[in-house]
Amino acid sequence: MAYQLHTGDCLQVLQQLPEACIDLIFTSPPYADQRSKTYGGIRPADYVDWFMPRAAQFQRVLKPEGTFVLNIKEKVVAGERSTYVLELILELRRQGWLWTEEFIWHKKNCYPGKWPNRFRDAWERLLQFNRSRQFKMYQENVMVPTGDWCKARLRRLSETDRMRDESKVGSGFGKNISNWVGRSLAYPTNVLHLATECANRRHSAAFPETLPEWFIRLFTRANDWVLDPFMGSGTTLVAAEKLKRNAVGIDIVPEYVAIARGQLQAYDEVSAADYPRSMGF
Amino acid sequence: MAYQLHTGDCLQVLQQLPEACIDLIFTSPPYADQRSKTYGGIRPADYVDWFMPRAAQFQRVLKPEGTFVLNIKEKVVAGERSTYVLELILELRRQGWLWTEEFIWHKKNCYPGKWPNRFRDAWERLLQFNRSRQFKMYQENVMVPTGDWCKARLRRLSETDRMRDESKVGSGFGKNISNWVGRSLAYPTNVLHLATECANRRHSAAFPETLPEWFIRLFTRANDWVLDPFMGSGTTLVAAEKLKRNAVGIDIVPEYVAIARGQLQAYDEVSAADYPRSMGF
DNA sequence: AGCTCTTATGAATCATTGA
DNA sequence: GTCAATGATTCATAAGAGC
Repeated sequence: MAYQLHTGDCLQVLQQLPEACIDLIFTSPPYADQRSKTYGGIRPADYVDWFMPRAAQFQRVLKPEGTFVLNIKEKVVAGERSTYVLELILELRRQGWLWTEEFIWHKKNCYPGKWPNRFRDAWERLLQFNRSRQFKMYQENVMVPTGDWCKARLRRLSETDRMRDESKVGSGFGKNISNWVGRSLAYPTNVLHLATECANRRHSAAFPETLPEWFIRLFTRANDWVLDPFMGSGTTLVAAEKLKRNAVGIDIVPEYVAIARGQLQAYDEVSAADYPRSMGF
Repeated sequence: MAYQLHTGDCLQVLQQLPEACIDLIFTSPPYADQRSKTYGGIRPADYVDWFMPRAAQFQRVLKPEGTFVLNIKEKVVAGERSTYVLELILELRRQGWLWTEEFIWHKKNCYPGKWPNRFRDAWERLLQFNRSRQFKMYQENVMVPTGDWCKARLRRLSETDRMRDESKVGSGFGKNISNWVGRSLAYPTNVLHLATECANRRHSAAFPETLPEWFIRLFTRANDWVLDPFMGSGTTLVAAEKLKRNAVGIDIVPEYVAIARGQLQAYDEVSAADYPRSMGF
């Protein structure tokens, strides 16, 4: 599959893309007052004004039947939750977006801490926006097996697990696959249970690969185009690549673009090396 | 414990209550366009205007160090999530409330169903508002058992734990290793996992008793006063009664007040019958 | 394979200190 | 005053190593 990496502010970079070429935008922008050393730290009061012109570009490049998924969470300021995310939702609607749904990402291993009048924050928002009510959705791609015994096994819907299981089948070690056959599948809900990533320490705000993977499966098919305008270390692009989607990644920090390129190349090499073997070569 | 039940619109009934007499308001108001047969079905566009004068009364009767917890979820209108909850939060802040936190109630067994472009809705908001940053909170009342990791970790403190402690504290003995010894309870997060209740069929919007119970334990002590201005079948009041708090319940529908009174009396009778036995009589 | 045990770490929050 | 930087606090999960 093809991927393009761009260094720069997505506000400018996206102007070079044609209209209506993207099927899914999945992104986790810098939250207000976070990642200030790398992104300049947008103030909560300025956040909506900073975001909206970029959202206008998202709207332009997204296909009319595409989907825009925004991962964000407001921080606490002076003992209160900031309201900029609420204001952003209202403003995006005024820009013409439909606020179709709000998914909850339950972070099972959230950051530790104890405070006298607050518990640990264990969830983030995944806001789904659309240009039209007739957006594309492939629900069967994210169905989960029912029953507790396989829940632990399939909590991670990663492609590597699937590949490993398939290889087990091929080699005669398919212990679980036969059990799955005939098991009823169920549709998930709008609450996702995923742990935060423990592996990637080169980017300050990486989300687990299973998060973009889930939405890429739900809202795109193979050869569709995925965009992450705040790419970071490229987790969204790696997930897209593994799922055989095309991808466009943008980040303003050259170091992150380099990391993303490295991760994508590393995957491509592993993938290329594995391919002949799995085919019997 | 004492409880008062009132039939009427809380906007009027609350005006009879003195100022600053309530420690916790826990309520699940009629959602917009829901329960239209009983509450008249407030339109989404009118919801904030309908709610705000009642919120002003909540603010008046709540103690300065008390807490207001609002259980609410926006419905889907024309394929989109309504925005009246977002607007309500913004408007409540303008009224002087602090939006301290947003808890998520994850409904483990949510209503079944399937739609072409939407999954089942498995969560609701529990919005915490306060009059002051110095509100009362009794975290130890809602602690949950820790996982097995605690025992394993304490058996032999890992090298990293020891190094982290020493590097941060400097003293030879870590800060709270002693706290961990023998500890079996941990503080929860802001995500609650509770099943929905199927028991009460006579009221259209019943939540499980564990939901108000959790917040009553967290924000009040025995003999404190709990208010539910949209009482429904009285789940909040029963929870308060069981926890030996005083309670005020209001509902505009006489039938619901009757149901609530019946549930409270049923509990009191059981409780009274148990009392002598449990005291050894 | 299937256990146990070890280890790292995650968009956090608050109070205090310093500019 | 306002604002920025620093230090202290601390739990669940998954990957990996070992048996």
